[in-house]
Amino acid sequence: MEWVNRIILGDCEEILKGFPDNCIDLVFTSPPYADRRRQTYGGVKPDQYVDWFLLRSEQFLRVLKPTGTFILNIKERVVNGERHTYVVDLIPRMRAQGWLWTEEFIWHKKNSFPGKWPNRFRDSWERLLQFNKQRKFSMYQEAVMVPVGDWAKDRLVNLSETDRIRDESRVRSGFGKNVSNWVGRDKVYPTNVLHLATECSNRNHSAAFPESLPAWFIELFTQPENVVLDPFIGSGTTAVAAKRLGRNYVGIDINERYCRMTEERLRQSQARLLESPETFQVGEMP
Amino acid sequence: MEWVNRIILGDCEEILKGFPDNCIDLVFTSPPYADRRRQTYGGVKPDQYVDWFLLRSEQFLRVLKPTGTFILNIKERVVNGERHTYVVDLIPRMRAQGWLWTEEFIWHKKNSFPGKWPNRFRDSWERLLQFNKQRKFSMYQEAVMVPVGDWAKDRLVNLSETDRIRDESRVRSGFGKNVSNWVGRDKVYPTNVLHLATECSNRNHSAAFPESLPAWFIELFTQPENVVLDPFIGSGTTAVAAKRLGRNYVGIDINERYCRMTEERLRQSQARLLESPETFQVGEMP
DNA sequence: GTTCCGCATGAATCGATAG
DNA sequence: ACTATCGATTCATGCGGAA
Repeated sequence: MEWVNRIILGDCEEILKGFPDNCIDLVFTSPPYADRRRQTYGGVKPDQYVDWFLLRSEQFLRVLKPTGTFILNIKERVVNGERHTYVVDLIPRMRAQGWLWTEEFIWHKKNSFPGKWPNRFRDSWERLLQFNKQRKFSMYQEAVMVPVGDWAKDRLVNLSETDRIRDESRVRSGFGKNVSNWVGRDKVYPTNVLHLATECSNRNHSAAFPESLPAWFIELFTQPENVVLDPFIGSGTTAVAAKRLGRNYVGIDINERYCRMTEERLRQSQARLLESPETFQVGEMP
Repeated sequence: MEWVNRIILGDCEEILKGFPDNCIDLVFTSPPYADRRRQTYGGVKPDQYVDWFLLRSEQFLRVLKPTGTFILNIKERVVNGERHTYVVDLIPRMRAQGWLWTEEFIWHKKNSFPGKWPNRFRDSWERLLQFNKQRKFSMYQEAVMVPVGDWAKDRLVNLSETDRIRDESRVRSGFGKNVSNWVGRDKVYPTNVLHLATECSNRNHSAAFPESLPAWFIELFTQPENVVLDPFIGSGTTAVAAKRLGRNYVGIDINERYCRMTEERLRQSQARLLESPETFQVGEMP
């Protein structure tokens, strides 16, 4: 395990070839979108993006544990007034590669980038595609439960007659059990829509997403000591989140400046953790 | 124009063949999702869905004006633990048919279907795919600007039938005054994420979206007297919204009961419009 | 005339059981 | 093996009657 908790400089396709099979619990990444960050990633053209990505996802598939999960944060860009189809093309290609397309989460960016165009509004959401190797995978739903909505305050004070009837009609033996499930319950399971601000208000790096985004998926799909891989680590947000949550991380980036930046952020995060361990909550907007 | 403001019984593929080219300003529809609503629509299998749909979208393309827009409300279902790819497959096929895939709006359903599963959370969003014939199309962004401020969010997002009826009794003093409050308030453009609850008390039709959903797109993409087509009219929500907003409508459905139901709803809506014309606002939650 | 409170139910999905 | 049916699970909202 000397390969964990490191930030590695290089192309993840090559770097990961040195990794063993089935060693990663969660891959979480936000790859450079097509033709963005041109200086750093050679500006992969939208039409070449799918082939470029598949070479890398092949390695992700190999290093991921059978019960592991791959979360891909991606959004197609607008080209010639149209949404480009590289994301939509990628999904069937990844399925052909062996992935299961399990789910698509929506990240609603509450404070999206301002702007005005004659033919479209501000884009305030992104896709988080979930891929798996098997239909059965590790998922720890209790870790991300959210406070119940206000409706429950009144609703659960006295259980209605109908709730009992409904439970009773279906479960012959134990309606008392079902009722006890609800009484005193103050948390509910979230949905597949996440409401997070983009708050990338940290000091000297411009992260693509807030720390709460990887944190939510890390808590949902891993346990402490598990290994989280981000093959396009960028400014290091995934690694910082993993470390704060007591997971091991592996971060890869082809850009040396990003690698250094991430290492520096991790050092600072470590220092803060030592002086005052923070509790860190990921919530959801009603 | 004797073919507008009618509800037509039949398969939209056949019916639309009798329509002239370039006569529709907006197609807004929520087709039966693959293998759903089997009793009424025959249950198109997910693997056959794309071909089934393309035969119909070919007609939509022909009857739509060059500056018109097609809004398609659709969501893929889960098959064998995976999201099926019929939507993702449909997009490139429609582009090959001549459509431009301009945008994808997200409808966040605040009250999604309950349930708990070991491998996924509740699905609480749907796609609203925007297709166009040309890169330049008609769009009236000012019509859907939303007031700044929290107070408006719950009250205005979803006006149900009964809400409106109730409000009429106090329109003169209460609701009307509120409307005047908006005047002079700052307004902002919305984003491509819509927050609306589903309608859960429509007993006659299982797949009711709230009237504010088509209303939002009708205001955004059409002007009064324009023609709105819903080729899978269902319980008639699109037609009611179009009529209320002073647009012409064409509704088609293969199910006779739905056609009758829609006609009845339109009669009721008309009666209410005559006795007290209402202003009707669609807002967005921050 | 408002607010409060009970109540029904919805484009769902999984796993087990039956044919 | 493969498909069809059924029961269990769960949360937010609108409606309608009552306070």
